[in-house]
Amino acid sequence: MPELPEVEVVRAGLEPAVTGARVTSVTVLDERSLRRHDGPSEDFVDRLTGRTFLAPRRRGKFLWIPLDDDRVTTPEALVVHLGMSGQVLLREPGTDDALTRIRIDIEHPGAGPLLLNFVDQRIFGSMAIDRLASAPDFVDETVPSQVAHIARDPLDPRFDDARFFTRLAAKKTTIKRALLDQTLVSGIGNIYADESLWAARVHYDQPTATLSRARARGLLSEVRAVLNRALAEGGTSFDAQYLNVNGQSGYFSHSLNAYGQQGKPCPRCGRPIVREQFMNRGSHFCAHCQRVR
DNA sequence: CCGGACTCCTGGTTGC
DNA sequence: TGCAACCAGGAGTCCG
Repeated sequence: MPELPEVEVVRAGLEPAVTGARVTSVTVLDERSLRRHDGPSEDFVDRLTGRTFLAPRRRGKFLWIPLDDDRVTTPEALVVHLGMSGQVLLREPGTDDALTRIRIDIEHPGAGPLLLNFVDQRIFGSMAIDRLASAPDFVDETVPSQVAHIARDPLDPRFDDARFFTRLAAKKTTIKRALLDQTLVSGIGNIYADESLWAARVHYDQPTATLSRARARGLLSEVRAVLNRALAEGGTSFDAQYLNVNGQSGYFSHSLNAYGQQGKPCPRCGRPIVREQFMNRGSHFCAHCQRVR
């Protein structure tokens, strides 16, 4: 579900509430939500309880909250991945949310006691305690070990455009597959891939090797524009499956030009948007504006 | 290296 | 109304 804009909305929402807060209690209601934690749930609870949260960080669709390191020598973080249906809801202590898998009670020096409910219908998301290590490309930056293979996202100031174009051209694959490859560029999922391709007038099955540098540049620029617009509108919500930390919907679903718009006229040329199966999911595009060439 | 199939899951919607 | 089939924003592994 959540792609870069939705995860960033969650990160930004958590920042003022959790930074400097101490974890007072951790309850794991469903151990399956610890699939990315290396160890049993008791280990997760022990390593998190009593720790203090630093400012939340994000790369692509991964979110993490670094932990103070006065207890351990290796810096660690609480890593959150929302998967398809995960949410982090900021609540008054004692609040129940349906499908809560992990409950984290915290004490904020200014705001007092707060509750973080990790809610996840499909349990593809997860929480984990992971060690922080130097980023592969910059030693002055740390990322959780399970995020080390994830590329920088297009909104990261250190994203290397030239390297992206070079790697893209060297790939023997097609463009939508490449946009969804989190080791090439992160943060893009099915919605924003379709939206960016529509905006750049590129067909999802265009081979990356034959996509001109100029068109690749145009595409990356549209990716950034789409992500930034979605961010400004609070992300995309179709239903209660994506909400910000306060349980509110984003508004970008009203701005979609291609995703989920099958049968409706293309906002650019008026011909119907079509939907095709690709990579076991839907690809939405305008067969007139977006052609392989 | 690449693509496709398959896995992890639940619950809302659709169609008979 | 009941119920089964289908569908969903992700990502990892395995196999050919």
